[in-house]
Order: sequence, then structure tokens, then C-alpha cells
Amino acid sequence: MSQSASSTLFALVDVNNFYVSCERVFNPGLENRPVVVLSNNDGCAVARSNEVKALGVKMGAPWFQLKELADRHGIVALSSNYALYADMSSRVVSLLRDYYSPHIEVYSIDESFLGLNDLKPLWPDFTAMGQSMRQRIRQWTGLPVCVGIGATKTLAKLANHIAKKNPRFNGVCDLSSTTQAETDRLFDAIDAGEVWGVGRRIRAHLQAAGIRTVKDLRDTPPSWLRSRFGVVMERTGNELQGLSCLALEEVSPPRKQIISSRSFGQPVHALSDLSEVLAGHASHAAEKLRSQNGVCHAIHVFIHTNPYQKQDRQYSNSIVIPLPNASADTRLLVRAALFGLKKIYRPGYAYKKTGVMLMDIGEAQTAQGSLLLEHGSGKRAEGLMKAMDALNLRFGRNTVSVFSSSAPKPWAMRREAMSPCYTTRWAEVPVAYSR
DNA sequence: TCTGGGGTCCTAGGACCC
DNA sequence: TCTGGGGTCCTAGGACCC
Repeated sequence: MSQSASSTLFALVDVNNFYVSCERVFNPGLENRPVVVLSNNDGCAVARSNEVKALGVKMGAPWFQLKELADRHGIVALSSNYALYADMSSRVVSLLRDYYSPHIEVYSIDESFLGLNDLKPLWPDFTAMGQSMRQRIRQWTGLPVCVGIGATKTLAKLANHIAKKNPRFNGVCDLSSTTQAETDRLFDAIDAGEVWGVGRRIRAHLQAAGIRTVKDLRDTPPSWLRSRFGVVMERTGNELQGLSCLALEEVSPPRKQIISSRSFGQPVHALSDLSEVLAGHASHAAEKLRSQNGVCHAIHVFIHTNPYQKQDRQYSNSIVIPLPNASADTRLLVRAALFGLKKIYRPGYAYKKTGVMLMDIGEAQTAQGSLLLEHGSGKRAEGLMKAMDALNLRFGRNTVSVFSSSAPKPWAMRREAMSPCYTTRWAEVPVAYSR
């Protein structure tokens, strides 16, 4: 457990109903109307306006089940536009970083933690800071946010929840400045399931043990939580008591796995159709892998029919294709994925979803002052430049070595039976590259 | 044939998050 | 129940090693 010796203070800034709020910025006519944003294929509601939440619509509710309710209440349903949301998100992050704290952890597309430890001299109180954030972000992006402040990340999350639910807080709750009696009153009114890290299962177990509110949970000995649920819940208990166990992660660690998958709107039957989609997934995943300068040692391919259509014949399968030479090469990964798909494909089924997962991710080699970058067709030089930029490198009077590998088909080999890869350098091109 | 103590690696499954 | 697409961490158990 990592815990800091000095007292800590965190803020959690969270955009209200993020996707819906983004849509409203560009279509003010949606203001004060019930709005949902739907997932891929318009399958389920992944964002709901307050008006829709008030109608009892749950997160992830299937849209087809809401049709009647939607007709009755005039719910506006929008398909999602992730490019827009990502752009809006980065605007909010920039404002927070530039105007409030350089110590920022971008936790998700609509949430950021800020480290406030160094900021005490700058603000009369942090509630004022929170209000300033709300005002500035609203003015410059059009988005509504709430701010929660606490001695630990878990408490900041909880404070944010309180700020959202209780109008009297006007969108900002600072749990580091509330009295013990006030805190107790607030915590006693919140279900333990609202705490960060308490999901459906653990909530049920807690209830059975008579632990119903956040106050109950906070007053439960962390040692008991550990014996009952493990180290993660013990940490949650400590954090609720104000002992900071989770540090601010200002630089996001590289992904350990990368998934690209999608459900089909219509069932897909033919191998050729699946291959086309899967090639796209592999190429997309490879691109994400290269963007973190990574290489992977294996690719996992999966496919399945619609598990909700119980009356249909079901089939699901997956396969892991080891790569003897770790790579982020698009063509290699696409070929491996298609090879795997052929292995697991069975004709006669209505396929609903397929995808790939890149596994065993490591860093691309940068030994001996050289940068090894395998890259898919037509983009080698471009990719190399990008990678060098990312590493803050530049060429002087150096050369670019172009090579081809004579490795046998990777999927023909098992991990424990790897044969050597013979590399032929077939051209050295002198380049000068500076930025 | 029975018996010790310690370790690593891998996988599957379960829990959680947005 | 006509239903998203990403991720993380922890634990238990088995295979295998000295």
C-alpha cells in the first residue's frame, strides 16, 4: 500500500451527463428536454439527461425496451459521436491544467482528478475554486461540471456524488471542510453501493452483513473488509477514513492489452464478411499499439453469436495466435487475425460480434541508439517519424536501415518451439531529419 | 514408497471501473 | 433481455522446478 505521510487533498471534476451535455452544446434546442445518447448500432442508452434519469431509465438500458416510454415522454435519442466527445473532453482537461493544477490525472473521458496539495495559498477556500472551475468551464466549453474535494480519491469521488445530488451545494462539495457531524449526516444518507469500488456483488454482501450506508462502511474496520473481500476493499475502507492509498497518476501507464471489437447491426454469416471486419479490427488495434510505441507477442481473436437469442443455435470461440517476434506490424497482425478466424469459424451460424485483443504488450526496442519500427504497408517512414517525435529523438547524419524478415509464418509455431528469425538488411539510406 | 519446503509461471474466473 | 466497448486488478489452482 502506498500512502503519503503528509496530508493530501484531491478534487474530482466530472462533467454532468457528459455525452448528452456535449450534444446540447451544439444543439441548444435539446436543453430541458429528455435526451439519451445510444451506443453503437443504437443498442442501448449510454448517456441520459437528468429528465431521462428521472423517468427511471437505467444506464445501459436497451433502447428497444424504451421505445414506448420514449414515445410517451418525447425522449430524443441520438447516435453517439465519439470524435466530438473526445474533443470536448480535451478542452476541459486543458482548462483544468492551465488554470487550476498542473497535477492532473485524466481518469476517463469525462472525469479528472486534480492534486490540490500545492494550491492552498492560491485559494481562500476550495469551494471558491470549485465554483471558479464550474463558471470557467461552462463559459468556455458550454459544459456543466460538478466538483468534489476530499482527502483521498475515494472521498473526492463521494464529494462529487454529493455535489451532484444535493442542489444546496450548487455543484461543489468540499468534504475536507465539513464538520464531523455534517459528514456523518451526509454519509448516513448515501447507499454504500455508491462508493467507488463497491459494485453490485459487494453491495449485496455488505447489505447482508448489515452495512447499508456509506457511514456504516466507513465505520467498518478495514481489516474485516480485507478478510471478507480482499485487499481492494480494505483500501477502499482506508480511503473512506481519510487515509490516502491511491496516488494521483499523472502519466497514464501504457495499456497492457488493446481490444478492438464491435457488434454487428445485422447478423453476419459469411467468412468473407467476417474477415473484412476482423482485418479492420486488427489494423485499428495495431495503430493504437504503435501510438504507445508498443509491440505485442500474441493476438487473441474471438467470435460469437447473439447470446440473448436463446432460441438460436449458439456458438462462440476464440484463439490465441502467438507471434514469435513481437510486432506492431499491421499486415502481420491482420494476417494472424485472419488465420485465427479461419480456425474458429464455423459455417451456418448467425454471428453477432467479433474482435481482436492484442496481448503480452511490451515496448518497442530502442537499443544501441537505433529505433526499430515495424510498420504496415505504405506508412513506414511516416510511422518512424512519429515514433521519433514521441521519443523526442532526431536524426543527425544517420542512416535508416530497411530490412525484411524471413521468419516463417508465426502461427505455424508454438511459443516453446520458436525458430530463429533471419533478418536481411537490404538498404541503408542516409537521411537528415530535424525538427 | 513416502516425505519437505520453497518458489515461478500461467490460466481462468470474478470483481470492479467508465 | 430485440442489449456497448473498452479497461484494470486480484485470487485460486495447477504444472513445474529445485
